[in-house]
Amino acid sequence: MPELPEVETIVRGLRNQLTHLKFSKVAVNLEKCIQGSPRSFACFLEGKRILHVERRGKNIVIRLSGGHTLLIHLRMTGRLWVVPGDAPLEKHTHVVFSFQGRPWQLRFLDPRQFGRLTVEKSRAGAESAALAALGPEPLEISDRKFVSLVRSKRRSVKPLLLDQHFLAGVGNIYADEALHRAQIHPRQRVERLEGKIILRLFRALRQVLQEAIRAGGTSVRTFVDAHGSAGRFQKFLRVYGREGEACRTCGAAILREKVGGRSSYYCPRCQPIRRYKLKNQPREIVAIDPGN
DNA sequence: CTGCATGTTAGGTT
DNA sequence: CAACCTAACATGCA
Repeated sequence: MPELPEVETIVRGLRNQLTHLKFSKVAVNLEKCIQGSPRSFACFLEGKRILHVERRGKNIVIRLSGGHTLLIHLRMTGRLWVVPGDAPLEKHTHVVFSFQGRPWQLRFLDPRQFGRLTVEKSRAGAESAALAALGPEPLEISDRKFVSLVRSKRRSVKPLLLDQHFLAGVGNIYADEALHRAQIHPRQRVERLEGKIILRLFRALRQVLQEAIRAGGTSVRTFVDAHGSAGRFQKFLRVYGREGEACRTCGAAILREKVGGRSSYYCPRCQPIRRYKLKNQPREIVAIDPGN
């Protein structure tokens, strides 16, 4: 479900509601959702105050009093939503958070049970390992930084965009949409892309992410925001999920092909594989190691 | 019944 | 190391 724009939409919906509140009760119904001991997870949170709600990549980051952090990753089908405390428990509700002086609850539900909640206790000067391992935020880095990052890699472009260590927050939908806007084939090798095409990709990516945030995310399966509203960006998708339909640019039929193990939708006419001249390629081994 | 799914990671091989 | 592949996680849907 959630990529960067969907997580951003959820975070914005939760921020006003949760900031400054204190947890009163934390009930865990499915232990495997919690990293570490579910008992200590609940005990630790109860009484802690929420200072801020943020996003990093696809993670929801809840900053707590004492320098501690609650991290929530929704993976494929996780959902967070705010409901009255007396609302009936939806199927697959795995964690319920209650707050001092508030009649409603924050509930985590997830049919596929892939989502994870983690308490990171503060350690002097250290950001949590999970967040530290992420690549930079696509909406925060410079053109120059993106181009130089891409130039340090030798891979197909689509799996590179999906690699959270390379760049944080891009998933299957927005990778395909950005590649179509930039007219790049998902299997294109990045070492064969000219600088100006890499820049075009970055601009397309930023644009599609920003438009999707403005539209409240993409609801193609189950995505709804923290208050149950669907997103609107699915109406503007140009390739994702449109196999066999006409390209909105040229009319050719959209193809679907596995790239790096993921379904990839693209226009065969608008997104050709490019073969720019390779410059500064290491040609040969300079010194031969004699071994022993 | 089959195949597929907006994500991540462990454990391989090249 | 870097890149690449597959399976696994568990459920619902077409």
